[in-house]
Amino acid sequence: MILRTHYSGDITPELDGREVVLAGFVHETRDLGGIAFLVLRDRKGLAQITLVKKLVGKDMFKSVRTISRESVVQVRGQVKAEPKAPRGFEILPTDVRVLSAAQVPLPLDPTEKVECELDTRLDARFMDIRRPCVLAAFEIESAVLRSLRNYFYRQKITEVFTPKIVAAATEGGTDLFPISYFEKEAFLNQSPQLYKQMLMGAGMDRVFEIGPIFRAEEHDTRRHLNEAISIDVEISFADDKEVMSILEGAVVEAYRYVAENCSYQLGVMGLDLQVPKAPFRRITYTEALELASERAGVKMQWGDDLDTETERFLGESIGEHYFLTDWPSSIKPYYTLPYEDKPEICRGFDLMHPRMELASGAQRVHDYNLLVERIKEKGLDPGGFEFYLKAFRYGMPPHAGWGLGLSRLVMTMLKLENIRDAVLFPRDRRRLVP
RNA sequence: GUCCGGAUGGUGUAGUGGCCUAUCAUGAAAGCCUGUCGAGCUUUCGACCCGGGUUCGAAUCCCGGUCCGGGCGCCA
Repeated sequence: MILRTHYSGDITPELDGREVVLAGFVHETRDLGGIAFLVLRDRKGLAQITLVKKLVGKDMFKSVRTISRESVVQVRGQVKAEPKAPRGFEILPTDVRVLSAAQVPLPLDPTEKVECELDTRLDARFMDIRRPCVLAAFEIESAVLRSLRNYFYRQKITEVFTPKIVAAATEGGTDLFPISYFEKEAFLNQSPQLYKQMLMGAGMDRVFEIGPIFRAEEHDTRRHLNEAISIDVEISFADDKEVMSILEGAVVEAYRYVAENCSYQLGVMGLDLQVPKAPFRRITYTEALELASERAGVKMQWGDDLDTETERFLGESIGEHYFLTDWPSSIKPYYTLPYEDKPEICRGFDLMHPRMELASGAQRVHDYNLLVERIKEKGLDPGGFEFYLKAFRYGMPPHAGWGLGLSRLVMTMLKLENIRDAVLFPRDRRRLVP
């Protein structure tokens, strides 16, 4: 049984005379003496409940008018087409039931009359999400996920899950969160990278995974989190160019789907979504460096990773999504395939939004001996990768893939200032609650 | 980690040594009002992050701490 017959957004003046049951939160009440209005809010919008004292009687009038804001109510009543009411209709109630009263004062103002700081909002996130513009972002995020899954299914890519609890710091470098696993030490996985590659060795051919990744880096910016959702793809018998086109197709598809299916939410957020056009521009690392040094006088040596200033400069110059390709092998992970004729650069790429990096990927090393060599070059011990290397000794298809940050995709799509706005309950250097 | 900025009613803020019994908005409580739609009007309630110092006097200046925001760094 569902305690409502309609969402407020589903009601139109054409339903005049119909009995409906709405359920939701008390957005606000306005008492004018002989007539009072209660505005009910649910996920699809607002509905005005009109109480005429003469019609409903003194007792009901008084009890409804004193329901505290944000209380949960169920309203049974009749739809009345009414030009004076918002959206041309109102509900004349026969029964208003308080299912759960809200305490006062509220930890923040869900009607958005008063601004609220991010920290306050996150402390009372459940109430923050009641705000229509916040809810809209998460509904759009869900639409993005739906569109990406549909896109992957159409491309015959198999959805998989890989372990989030792992035995070792598999890729070296980044800091992992240690956890206790019975009598053993374990870690929260930083990336499904090694597992999705092993699935290429398993003959799964084309896989994708959407799941959490964990990084214990002490970064403190508006675009980093310690727990994030990663969208990972790995494709056998494909090269870097092929997976780049799958990646740009995925991004375009997400934008297109949201533009076509989320007009209500985009309206709530005041956004006019421009769908990017594929193919995205391709720029090599070396070209990017030249562009940056010529125009901005940035002091970067070939072989340095791009700093934030350079990244931002490139974003401003280019002004749309673009790929950075042919990176120095020295700054990409060991599993990135170097060019055969020019091993100092590799088939790694980053997908960039003008504001930040969205994804990175590569054609992978599939040759066992080269992989061992690359691991050693990075100063890592191949012994620690035996579970992974084993999959490369018995026939490993050539393969390529990428990982895309969901929150960054949503954040850039919706022009959100802070990545925390794109995560329901963000985990950062300081925040573990709620 | 580091640099810069900040912390005032539930929320968002004004206030740079005495004019602060602390401003405004929102909110809450009570009342008036039959068409509100950020309703209006009247009355009331509610705050200077913690510790130390300077001073006749500190929300305001200084020191330490805690927390928050922004930049950078870190980021397979």
